[in-house]
Amino acid sequence: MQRQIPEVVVSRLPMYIRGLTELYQGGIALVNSGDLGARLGIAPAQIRKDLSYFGKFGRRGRGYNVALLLGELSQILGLDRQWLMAVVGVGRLGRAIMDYKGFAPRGFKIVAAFDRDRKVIGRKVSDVEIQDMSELEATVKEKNVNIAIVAVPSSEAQEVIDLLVQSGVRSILNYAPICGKVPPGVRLEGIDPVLALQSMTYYLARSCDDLS
Amino acid sequence: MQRQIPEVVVSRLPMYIRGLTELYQGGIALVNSGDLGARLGIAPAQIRKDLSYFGKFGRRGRGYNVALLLGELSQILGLDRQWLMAVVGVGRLGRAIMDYKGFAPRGFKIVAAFDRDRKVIGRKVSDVEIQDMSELEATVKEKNVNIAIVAVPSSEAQEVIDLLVQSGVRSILNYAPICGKVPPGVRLEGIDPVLALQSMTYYLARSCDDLS
DNA sequence: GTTTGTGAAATAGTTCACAGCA
DNA sequence: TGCTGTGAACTATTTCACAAAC
Repeated sequence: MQRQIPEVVVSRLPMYIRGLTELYQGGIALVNSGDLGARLGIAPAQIRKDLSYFGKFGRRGRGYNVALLLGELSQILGLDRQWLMAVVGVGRLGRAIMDYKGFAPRGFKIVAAFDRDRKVIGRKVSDVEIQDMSELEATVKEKNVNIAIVAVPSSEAQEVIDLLVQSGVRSILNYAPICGKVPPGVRLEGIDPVLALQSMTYYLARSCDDLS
Repeated sequence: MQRQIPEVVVSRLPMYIRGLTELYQGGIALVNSGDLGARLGIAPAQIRKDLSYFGKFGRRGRGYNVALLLGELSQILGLDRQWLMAVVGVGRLGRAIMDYKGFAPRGFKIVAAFDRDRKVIGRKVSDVEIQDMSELEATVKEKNVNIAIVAVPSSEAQEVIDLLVQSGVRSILNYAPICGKVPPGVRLEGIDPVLALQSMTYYLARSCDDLS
C-alpha cells in the first residue's frame, strides 16, 4: 500500500469491477486471483499486485470475498455515489448517447444537455430538456455536474472543451475525433471507434499480405 | 527499422494520422516532430522513435513532408484500401452505429447487418438490409467482410463473438460491456464508455475529498 | 542553424517466486 | 495444503543526447 498509483493500475480496476459483478450476479461468493484473471485475460500476479496498491483484501489460502472486494473497489473508484453528467451536442450521436441505457444502472446520470441549434433547444430527449449553450456554465454549476460528454462536430469540439473547463468541469469524455487540449488538473478521454479500427487493420493487413 | 513492432507503437499510428490529416487539411506541407507532438500531446522523441520502427520518413533539418508521411502511415496501417464491416445486433445501439457518419469517410464501410429479432429482419438501416443471424456465416464469406461490430446485449455477446470467429472474422469491435474471449490470431477490442468514466471518477473523487 | 534517427540510459510496468498465513 | 501479498528480477517503454544530414 502506497501513494501515487500508476494510471494503468487505475484503468484496470473497472475491469475487475466488471468481472466481480458477473461473479456476484452468478451467485459466486469467493474467487481467487487465478480464476478472476482467467475470466478477464489478466495475469493473476497482476491482479494481486494491483490490489496491493490499495490494501489487503484477500484471505491467504481462500481468495477474495466477491461482494467485499466489489464494495472496496467501488469505494476506491468513487462509484459508491451517483455522478451527474451533461451532454454537449445533441445531433445524431448526442441523441444516441442520451438514449443509451448503459449509464444509469452503473451510476452515471445525464441531467443536462446543450446544443447551439435553435431547432432542438427546448425539446426533450430521454427526459432531459435541451438548453442553449449560453446556459451551460450556470446550469453546470447549479446542477453540480462534474462530468461532460462532448458530441459536437470536430470543428467545434475544442471550443466546447474550453467552455466546459471554464465552467468548472474536471472530467470530459470526448466523442469527437480530435485530440483536444485541457489544462493540468482536467481529465480528457477520447472515445473513437475509428482509432481502434485503424490499429486492427494493421494486423489484418499483415495476415492477408504475408503468407509467410 | 526492424521486426515485431510493439502494440503501443501501432496504437499511436492512428493518432499521427489524425494529427497529420488536420495539418494536411490546413494546407501545411511540412511538420517537425516537435510541432506534431505538441498538437497530439506526445513527446517529439516518441514520435521519431515510433516512426523509426518502419523506416526513415523525414529530412534532417527540415522535418516531415505531411502528405508523404500521411501516405506512408496509411499504407503501413492498411488504410489504403476499403474495409468492409458487418454489424451484429440492430437495437438502439446497433442502429446508432449504422447511422454514424464517421466510418465511411475514413475507409470503413458497413455492408451487412444481422439480428435475431424477426421484427427487424428485412428492414433497411442506412441502406443495409438486416438479415437473420443464420445467414451470418455465408454472407460474411460472400461479401468478404473482415471486421465485425458487436452491438448485442451482454448476455448474447460471447455467443455472437464465437459465431463470428467461426465464420472467419479476424477483427471484432465489441460494444457490449463484457470481456470476451477469442482464440489466438483474432483481435477483439472493446468500446465501453462506462469503463472510461469509471477510471475518471477515481481522480474526481480524490480532488473532491482531499483538500490536502 | 535545424531537426532527424538512434543507441544508450532511465523509467515504468509486469512477472516471478516464495515467505507467511489461514 | 492453497492462495495472498510483495520484494526482487525481469521486460517493456520512454526519454535522453548527440552524431549525421541537410
